[in-house]
Order: sequence, then C-alpha cells, then structure tokens
Amino acid sequence: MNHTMDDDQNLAFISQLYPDVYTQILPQEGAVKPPKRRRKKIKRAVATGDGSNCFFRKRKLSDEQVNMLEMSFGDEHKLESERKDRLAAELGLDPRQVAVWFQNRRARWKNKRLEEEYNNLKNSHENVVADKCRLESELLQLKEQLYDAEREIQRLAERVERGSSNSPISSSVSVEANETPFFEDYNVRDDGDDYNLFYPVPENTYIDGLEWANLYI
DNA sequence: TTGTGTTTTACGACCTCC
DNA sequence: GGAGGTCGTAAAACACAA
Repeated sequence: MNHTMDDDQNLAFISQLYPDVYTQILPQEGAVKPPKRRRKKIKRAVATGDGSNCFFRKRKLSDEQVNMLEMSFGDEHKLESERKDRLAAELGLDPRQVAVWFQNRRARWKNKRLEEEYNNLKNSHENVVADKCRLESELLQLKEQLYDAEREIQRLAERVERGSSNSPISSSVSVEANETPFFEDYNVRDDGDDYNLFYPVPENTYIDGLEWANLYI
C-alpha cells in the first residue's frame, strides 16, 4: 500500500541478491506479460461462527479461532484436506475459510521471512562497507609511512655518499661526535671499541609489521 | 467525525503435482 | 482433470491522527 522510492530501491537491491526469487518483482526487460484478467467477485455465503450464514459480509475471525489456527499453523504450514475439515468443524468455519486463512498466513510468514533475510543481508553489507573503508584508510596510512621511509633512506644514502667523498671513513678513523656533520642529527655513543648510531625513529612507526628501526639493523 | 494508512479476509488467475 | 499451492489484489475491518 505504502509503496515508496525506498521500497523500490530495496526491491532492486534484494533482486540483485536473489535474482531467481525476485524475477517476478522487477519486470524483466523484453518480457512483456499480458495483464491478468480479473473476474468480478462472486458474493458467497460466509459462515459467521454462530452456525448461521450471512452473504458478503466479511467477518474477522474470533481471537479463539485465530489462536487455534495459529497453533495448527505452528505445527504444520501445509494443510491436508482432512486437517482442514477437522479444523473447520472444530471452529465452526467453512473449510474454504480455513484454507484461505492458511494461504494468507503462509503469505504473511513468507513476507516476514524475506524481511528478516533482507535485514540480515543489509547488516552484513553495511559491515563489509565499513571494513572496506577502514582497510582503505589503513592502506593510505601505510603508503604515507612507506613514502616517508623511502625519503629517509634516500636522505641517509646521500649523506653517506657525501661523507665518504669529503672525508673517506676507514675502520680505523676516530670520530668526534660534535665535529662531524654526517652525524650531527644522531646520537653517537662510545660503546667500547665500536660506535653505535641511534636514529630517532618516530614512535609507532611500522612498515609491513616490522619496526621501522629494524630496517637499519 | 472523518480521512487515511494498515491489516485481514476472500477471491481470481495461473501453476504444479498426482 | 482435480486439488491445493502461490501471487496479486479487492474490499471490509480496524487503528489513529487531525
């Protein structure tokens, strides 16, 4: 009844996920089906529940009748003719009314199930989209870190090259920390016989799961 | 009270199965 | 071919805001 644009979009979305189920909802291109002819409705006698009949007066079933039908539907969604007759006799209804009630109940049940399936799919789709966004931003961050690291490597390489061309360093050369421009940005510590360099690596800097500093080990 | 949207009951058309 | 299913829809019954 309340058919909106959202409904159309939802149906389009579901139809993509369940093409075989929803072929009848979205018109297939080129497949023009002639409209169904509708016959004029026939006014029938309807059992009223108190044993009498009335004509063309649609009556709601009583709560008790509905409860019994619901219980029966809970047991089994299909209605064999024996069960239909028995239920009709128990509830004082026309067997046809029982059959119609089951048809409508099955339709409601199906709609509800489809609605639940749709909501589940919608939720998982939203989760996947959120994951995708998170991973994309993580990738961007990692690319930035990689770019920075490459620039740093390049800077270091240039310094090494500059240092070696200006004053060739041999293993026997003794270096004074405050005098050599090459090491000016680094902490130089006399650790016995060797000099160790400790580059100031930014905190939480990781490349492919390795600490940035590990690249220099 | 009335207009309007939703739910329920009922039916026609069509399909499948035995 | 008949019984019983789905699907789409008409129309009564109902709920509820204005």
